[in-house]
Amino acid sequence: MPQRTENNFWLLKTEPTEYSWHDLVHDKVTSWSGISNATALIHLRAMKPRDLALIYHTGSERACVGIAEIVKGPYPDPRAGNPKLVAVDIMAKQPLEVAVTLQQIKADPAFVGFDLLRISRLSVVPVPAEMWKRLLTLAKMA
DNA sequence: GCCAACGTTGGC
DNA sequence: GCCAACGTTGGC
Repeated sequence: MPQRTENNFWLLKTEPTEYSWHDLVHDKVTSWSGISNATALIHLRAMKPRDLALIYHTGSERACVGIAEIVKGPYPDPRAGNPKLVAVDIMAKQPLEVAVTLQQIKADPAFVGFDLLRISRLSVVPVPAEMWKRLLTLAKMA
């Protein structure tokens, strides 16, 4: 019997001076690896192919800039000895028409309780469907 | 198993 | 440059 599996939505933080959305567009697909935080790993392990993820730039930018798709994984991080350390492959899907800034997100009542605001250090953040929809609206994608 | 000290992340 | 929040480490 076919199993009904809903896609989930995520937000992946990256420091753009280290690896940016532009780098992902150039690479097309990259392995999102090297995550060691326990909570972030729980989220990584919950990902599945076809899930979507916003790429968020930390540092001086502090904005969501593009949409990526999970295309493989989770699988054990090949650079780590511990099989609990997992990675996924993501593919650049499309840039946001307009970047959505952290300031906008903080100011918008739709994002009350959002882990991005609640747990500021978390680098892999689940995005509830209604918040995802709102983010796309703010990004002029809807 | 507790907790103080320290390190890291990321916003301000 | 600073600091808040949180995780990790190691002594006890």
